[in-house]
Amino acid sequence: MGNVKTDELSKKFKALSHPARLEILELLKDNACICGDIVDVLPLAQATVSQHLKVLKEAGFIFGEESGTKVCYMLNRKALDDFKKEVQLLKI
Amino acid sequence: MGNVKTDELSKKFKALSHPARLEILELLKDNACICGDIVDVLPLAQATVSQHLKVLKEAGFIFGEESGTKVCYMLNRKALDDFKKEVQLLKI
DNA sequence: ACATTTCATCGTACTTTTACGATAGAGATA
DNA sequence: TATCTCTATCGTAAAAGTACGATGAAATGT
Repeated sequence: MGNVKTDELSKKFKALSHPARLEILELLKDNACICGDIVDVLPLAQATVSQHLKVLKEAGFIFGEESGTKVCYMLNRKALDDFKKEVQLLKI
Repeated sequence: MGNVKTDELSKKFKALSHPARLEILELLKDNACICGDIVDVLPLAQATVSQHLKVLKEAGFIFGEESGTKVCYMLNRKALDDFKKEVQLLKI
């Protein structure tokens, strides 16, 4: 809508607006996981999980470290804490 | 995804995932507004604003009180505070 | 009574999201 | 080298979201 603040915040909310993505974050909270681990747990195809990971990555909530053919995903703790703080300070 | 907790939370995030809806909440933070007030402020048609209000209402973040032909919308303070708390306590 | 104001809803067009199978590339393994 | 594993991406189909004008219903004003 032109307002930078609400534009950016709404994008973060959007990244969190799918249950699969929240569950991915919960999985990553305890252990870093490779993509395949997540595919094993969620009732979704590999391509779909990969898509969700991309959304979370682009929102800055996770990042992936390549090692061999695998990619190890982990939470971006600071981004999540910043988000929580932002919600807390939200002027609504 | 079957998990009640993440399903419900993701719905709340989705309701907040559009900048216009965040701006509506900001408007309502200071004063309760009739729909027309919001239409005057946002660069959106009346039908579109009405649609956004419906989304926020169904998510429980606002409610509307009819008086005559007008509908006065206001924040659901408790729902917003609960949401903030839920984000705070989120186990990620 | 008639016109006006206010808002929700309908119908519609367009875009985005979600999901999948298939495929390709990059690295490991035999 | 050939094969296998792992994951991103492509292509695609279906569903959901976003936006608008038009319309309708209900209360108010003339």
